[in-house]
Order: sequence, then structure tokens, then C-alpha cells
Amino acid sequence: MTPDLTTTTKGPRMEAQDKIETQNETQTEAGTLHQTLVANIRNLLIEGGLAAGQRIPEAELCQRFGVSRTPLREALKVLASEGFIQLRPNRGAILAPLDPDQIAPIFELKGALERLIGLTAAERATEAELSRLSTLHLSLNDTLASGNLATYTQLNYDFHRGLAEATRNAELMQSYDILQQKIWRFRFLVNDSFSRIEESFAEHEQIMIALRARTPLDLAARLEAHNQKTCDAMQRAVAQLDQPG
Amino acid sequence: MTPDLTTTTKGPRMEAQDKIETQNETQTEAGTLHQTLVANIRNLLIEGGLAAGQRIPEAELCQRFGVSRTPLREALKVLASEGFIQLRPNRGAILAPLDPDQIAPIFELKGALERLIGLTAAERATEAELSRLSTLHLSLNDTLASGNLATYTQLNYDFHRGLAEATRNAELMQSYDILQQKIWRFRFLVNDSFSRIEESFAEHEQIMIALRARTPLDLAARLEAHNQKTCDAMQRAVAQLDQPG
DNA sequence: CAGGGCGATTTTGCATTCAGAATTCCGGTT
DNA sequence: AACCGGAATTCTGAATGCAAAATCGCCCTG
Repeated sequence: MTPDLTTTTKGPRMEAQDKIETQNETQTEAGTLHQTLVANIRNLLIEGGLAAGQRIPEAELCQRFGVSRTPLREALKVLASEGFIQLRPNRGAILAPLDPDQIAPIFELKGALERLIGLTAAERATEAELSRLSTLHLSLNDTLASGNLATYTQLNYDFHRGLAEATRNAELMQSYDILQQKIWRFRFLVNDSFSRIEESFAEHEQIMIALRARTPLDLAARLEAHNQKTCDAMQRAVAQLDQPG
Repeated sequence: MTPDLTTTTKGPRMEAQDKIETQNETQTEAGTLHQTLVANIRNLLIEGGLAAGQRIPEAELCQRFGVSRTPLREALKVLASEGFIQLRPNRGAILAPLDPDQIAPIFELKGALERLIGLTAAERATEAELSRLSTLHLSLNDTLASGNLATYTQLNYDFHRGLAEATRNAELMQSYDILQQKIWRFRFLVNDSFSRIEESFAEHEQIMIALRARTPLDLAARLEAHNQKTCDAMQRAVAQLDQPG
């Protein structure tokens, strides 16, 4: 019952393609128009297409995606329930402000999920999943050498998502996805200044070892620590944004 | 006409009032109509106003809540994104089936949240929150004597929600709420057959002790165990539903 | 020139309408 | 009598229309 586990290239939750940019685009995508719209707008917001706190121009999005206001507003309501935008009565929607104070709670919650992922994935991961994660890990190594930050970030996301999938817990996956999407917005905010590739990869090495050894407590601890370090790094990066001197 | 839609008892997430029953009801509630609609329909679904898997009668709900299809469909889309209903393209929405196999994943995830709640609430709860939780705990004790299952369930929910609030983690709260709502549906499913009031209260005693002592690890462990026992009891109750012999 | 009030314009929220898909109904066939 | 096919009906998805709220622009006053 897990919807769409075939994420491959782009950011979190890429159920849909990147664009229905023009007015008369044929919509042959697998999902419904509604789901596509939600995904497209979410990606637009996550990837910084609009400034945080900025008013979301309903009419403009209608034209951009070639739909009328009814389905667009449905999508906005869903995105509001996910916390990406804020609906103000009679005053339209704004992109939810990115408050640096949100980073800690988000990662705190994610830490709890990472622990559960570690505890259960160590026991439940199939051999196929193990080898797929190994492949991803090797790709990470390659990217580390090439120094391509964007690719590394994406592969890193795929790796962690693959680990979460190994838990076979759809509830967990859903929460994990939403958290990752929220973090993704911060990633785009801090952009280049956020790079701890070498350190991150070293932690991944240990994570892979614990996973292959199928030692739940160890894997959980490594994932929690990895999460904590990512949180710290992101908070430092955001702090640097505020006062770049 | 067929389903009895009169709901009385209160469930999780009661931000909104119970009814906008008539056509020309004045809407003076704090939230927007949209939020009210979502909450009302969610309560309706959670509390078993419709059978699981049953088709959701759009027109009937429109009449019931006195709104047109546009805001109603917006609410349905949100509820679908929360997982309470399933949207089938061109074939309407159905109340998401209650699969007993969902119980384990839901409680597994909730266990991870409970642990985090225990770890952090033990340190962050204010004295005011402590005393409020104590009051709730005493009310639980009173209800235990009276044997009122519905009241106990509601107070029990309030208690755990209060504990979650003490974490000061809005992300955690949101995930916790959604999980509780999902569990609430199962509660209404098993109804009376699910009663472990005495045992549950005994666990709450220990939880209160650990909370007052502000011992994070102990509180976390107690909450996790409490969660696990609740899960077990619910699975047994559901199993009994299948074969009531 | 700054600040405030008032009308015009834009935007929102919801109702209504319309095209197309799905379901139902009903008669014909085997 | 059961089954199949097609028309009529119902329902869904989305566009459009409309009233109310909010925003903007302008003018006036101090």
C-alpha cells in the first residue's frame, strides 16, 4: 500500500514531472491532475521558486499550470495541511516562513524516526534492499570524488529514503517523507554554505557497516548521531546566513 | 438516508464544534469554514458515521453541512492527504478501509514518538503542565471508579496529548495527533470489547511518577511499554471481532 | 509634504454550471 | 432465466459566475 516507491532523480516526493508549464499541456501522467498539481506546487515551493513569507499569487499559478482556480485551490488546501503554506482567511496564502527555530524540532522528531528506522531496518531489510543501498552508497562515494554537491544531496536523500523503506512501515515512510520535504526547503535556503560531504560520507560508512551486520541498536545509534550532526550543520549554516561577517 | 450521521461523542482534534447542521447556520466559529469542515468530516469518519470502505456520499454531506460541493471537495482532498479517505479517479471517495495490519505500523511509529515525548517532556514540562496532568490523572482515577468507558477514553486521550504538548515540539504534536486520530477509528471499531482500564491506569500511575521525578529514560520506557500494551490489546480486540467465538 | 479617509479595483470564498466518465436501467438475445 | 449491449441517469472533475472582503489608488486635510 506504499504509494510510489520509485523515486529516482529529483527531490523528495517526485510523484510528478517537473512541469506542466504551458496552457494546453497534455496530462498523461500516471496520477490524477490533483496529485500532480500538489506535487508540482510543492516542488516549486520547496525548491525556492517563491520567497518565504511571500504571497502566493493564485491567478499566476493558475496560468502557470494551466488549470482553473478550483483544482488549484484544492491543491493549496492540501499543501496548507502539510504545513508548506499558510492560509489566511480572505487574505490568500503565503509560503510558510522558514523559521530557523523550526530546524531543531524537525530534526528532533526525525531523530526519533531515524532511531526506529535503525532498529527495524536492521532486521527487516531484504538482501535486495541491502544490495541496492550498497549500490547507492558506492554512488555516493563516486560523487564524493567528483564533488558534485547537488548529486550528492540527492543520492544522500535516496539512500536514507531507501533505508526507511526497508522498515516496511508505511506510516513511518509518510511521516519521514514530510519531514524530509520540510528539511529540503532549508537545504535550498542555505544552498552552498551547507556542505559536510566528507564527514557525512564517513558516517554513512559506519551506517552501512551496522546495516550489513544487522545490529539494530548500533544502526539506530549511528543514524541518530548522523541526524544530529546534520541538524547542527544546518543550524550553523542558517546562523551564518543571518550574519555573514 | 441510510447511514446514521448523528454524532455525539467527542474525539481527537476537536478544534471545531460538532455541527453545522442546518442550511443557514451562522458560522461564528474561530476557524475558517474550511477548517471546520475538515474537522467535522474527520470526526464523522473517525467515529464510525460511515462504514469503512463505503463510498462517501458527496451530495449528502453537502446537505448535511450546508455547503456546496466546492468547499466540501476541498475538505475531502485534505482528508485524503491525511489518509482517512481514498480518492479513486472519477469514481469518488471511499472511507479508507480499516486494515488490522495497519495497527502494528501505527503503534510502532507511535512508540517512537512516545519515547521522544518521554525523553523531552520529562525535562521540559512546566510546573503548570505538571499540575494540569496531575489533575487529568486524578480525573482518570475518578472515571475508573465510575466505569464510564467513553469518558475514560477521552480523558486518557487528553492526558497523552497534554504530555505531548509538554515537549514544545510542534512537529511532534502534529504527527502525534494524526496517529491518534487513526487509532481513534480502530477504537470505535472495537468499541466495548476494548477495555483495559485498570491495567492502563496502573501504567499511568507509573508514568506520572516518572514525570514528576523528571527521569527521561524511565518516562520514555514507561510510555513505550504503555504504548505496546495498548497495541497488543487493540490487536486482540480486533482479532476477536473477526472470530467472535 | 505626511497622514488619513473614501471609492475603485483586485482577490478571495463559495455557489453554480458544464463536459465527460461511470453507474444504472432496461430491453434484446441465446 | 441468465447474460449482454446500449441508452438514460447519476456522479465526478473542473471552469465559470457572483457576492463579500481586502487591497490599492487617489484625493483631501492638516
